[in-house]
Amino acid sequence: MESRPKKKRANLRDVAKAAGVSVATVSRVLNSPKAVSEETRLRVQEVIGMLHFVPSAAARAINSGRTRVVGALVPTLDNAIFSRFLAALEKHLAKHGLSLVVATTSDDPEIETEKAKGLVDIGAEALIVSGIAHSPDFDRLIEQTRLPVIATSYFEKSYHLPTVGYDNAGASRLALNFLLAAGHKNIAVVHGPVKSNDRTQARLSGLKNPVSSHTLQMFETDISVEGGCAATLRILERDTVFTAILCFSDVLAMGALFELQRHQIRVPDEMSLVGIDDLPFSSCTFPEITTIHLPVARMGEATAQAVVHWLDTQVAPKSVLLEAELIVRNSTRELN
Amino acid sequence: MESRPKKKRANLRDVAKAAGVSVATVSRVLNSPKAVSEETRLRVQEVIGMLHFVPSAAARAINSGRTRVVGALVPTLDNAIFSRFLAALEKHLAKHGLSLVVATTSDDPEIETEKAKGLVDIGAEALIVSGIAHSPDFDRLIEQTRLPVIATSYFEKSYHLPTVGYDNAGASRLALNFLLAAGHKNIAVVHGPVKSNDRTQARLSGLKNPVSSHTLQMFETDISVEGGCAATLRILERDTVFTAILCFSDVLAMGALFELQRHQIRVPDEMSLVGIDDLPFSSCTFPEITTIHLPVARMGEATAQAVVHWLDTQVAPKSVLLEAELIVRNSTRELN
DNA sequence: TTGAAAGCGCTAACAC
DNA sequence: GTGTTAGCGCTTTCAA
Repeated sequence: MESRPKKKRANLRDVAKAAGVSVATVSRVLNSPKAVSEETRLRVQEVIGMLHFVPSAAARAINSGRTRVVGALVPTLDNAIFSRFLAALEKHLAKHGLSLVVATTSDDPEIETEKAKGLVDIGAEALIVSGIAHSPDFDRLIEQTRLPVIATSYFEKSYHLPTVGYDNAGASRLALNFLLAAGHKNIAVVHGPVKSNDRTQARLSGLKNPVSSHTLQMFETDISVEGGCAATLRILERDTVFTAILCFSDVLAMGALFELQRHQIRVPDEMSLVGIDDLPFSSCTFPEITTIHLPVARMGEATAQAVVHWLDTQVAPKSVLLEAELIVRNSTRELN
Repeated sequence: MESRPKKKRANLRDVAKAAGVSVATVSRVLNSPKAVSEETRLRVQEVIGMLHFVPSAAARAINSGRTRVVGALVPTLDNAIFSRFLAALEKHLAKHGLSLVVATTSDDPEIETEKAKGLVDIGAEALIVSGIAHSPDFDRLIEQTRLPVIATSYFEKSYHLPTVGYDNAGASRLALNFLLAAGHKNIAVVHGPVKSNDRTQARLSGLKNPVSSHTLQMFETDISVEGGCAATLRILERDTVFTAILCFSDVLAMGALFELQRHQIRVPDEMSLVGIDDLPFSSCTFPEITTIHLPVARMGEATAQAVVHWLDTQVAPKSVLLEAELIVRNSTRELN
């Protein structure tokens, strides 16, 4: 009975017809409600409800040139540091009506470039990336598309893109200095892959000190609990007697903790342990892990702000430096 | 010198003009290359390269009615079980040219509905959700939009949407039966919030047994390492002497492990510990955690297949049951 | 194998 | 305050 039983979704025209107004009016009800008389507005809104009308994002995008989508490229979702960042980012972008699309890169510049293209394809208005090391193809893509891009987890004033992050070198130095002040001389450093990971590289550079009376040995591994275990096993197999392990991530520190337990090495009595990140679990391991707090939630918020600013004003925001902070807990002790 | 310095991105018309063909031909080069003569195709492709032409996803979507975007609604990104699922899902969707947009719900049906609307707004062609408990508004949205929706982490043949997942009741029963067979009689069960989490509810129901000679006590907490710690603390404060703790997630089991360590309670000598999930870290804690393996990677693949099938054929796929499996490690022992 | 032209659903001038 | 209308960038008939 009802016209023809076409199952298609209602569109602007359908609503306009049913409400006895023009498409422009319906569009106004949607986009600038106060430009429409109360009476008309209510009627149109009712029809919208009846017809279950949902505006087409594609059509809107094609006209306004805006998709309200921003893309984030993170190394992995498997590490809480990134998922926490994304949660904060998403929350604050949502306040401005922006959706977040996430893609993972495995810290591989080629994958990053591919995924970035995918994000451009679906019409992302801006991109969020980790760190400042990207493939030439990636840089070219950004240049061609003139897309706003913000580099996070890294602070670098002089980078050609705005950065929102912390001083990675400073963070690791903070951890090292704490151990040195506590009298540690032989320290094992457990870090993630150096290749194409500038955050790790920066943290390593923060440990350099030409005039030092201490010894550092580096152990590279995957950034995972298993990786922390494996690296610690290698540490224990060395002839050197280390009194402390400095891990570039709390995830690694947790692995180290387990491996030490497996070898009946007491923390902190026989081995001190410091992490970086301050993930939620770090305060409830046994013993609780001394670490460097990285303000990821604030980073998410600051990044969202930077994106919104850029999109609104068309001018690139300034880089933002967030402070890292030492949190002393029970996995470290003074050497006497 | 070069025409006018308009900074806009090239479009189909620009390419067509530059290549000396019609827009239709360029469109064909993009969508059905073999319908174009090799010569024309090569010329057009070259121009596409020169002009750095990237087709507009919005315009494509508006015409084809397809956005090639699928949306996933997960409770949280903070639990590896979901991030691993999403990683697998994304990987397999990508094979079919589908992008994944992720939204988190905090297991709150209202938030889920809101985010679902957001996904519909951006033109998601299909939705993936966790479990089968959703708000009436959500169901209404699905009905109205006629969107393909797949429920995961849950298997339920008779649900009105296809499900891809495991038998949650069976998984917890597997864990319980293992403990019972080992002679445990007083068992503490640590689980996440029951409210609006049907996976937890199902796992609880799997523990019911009218004729039993054992005692079960439930401890509800947040699904996090801290939550596991807190629940374990409550367990230790009880008068009952438990010989085993059954955690509905490995994340909880890890918290339990730390809390037990904090109280000098040896695992498994004084307390057995079983988890569910089989996350990567579970095999490298100390002691390694006995758990129920949940095939999340296969779930991601099966879900992707189901979505692709539905989108291709327009007919809803059948539900898929994935087997959970007991993995015995060192956190449990036989009571003698 | 190719081109012309008609939309897709919406926004944004511009006119009334 | 409201309607008319010209596109946005593309796909897709239909002819040639």
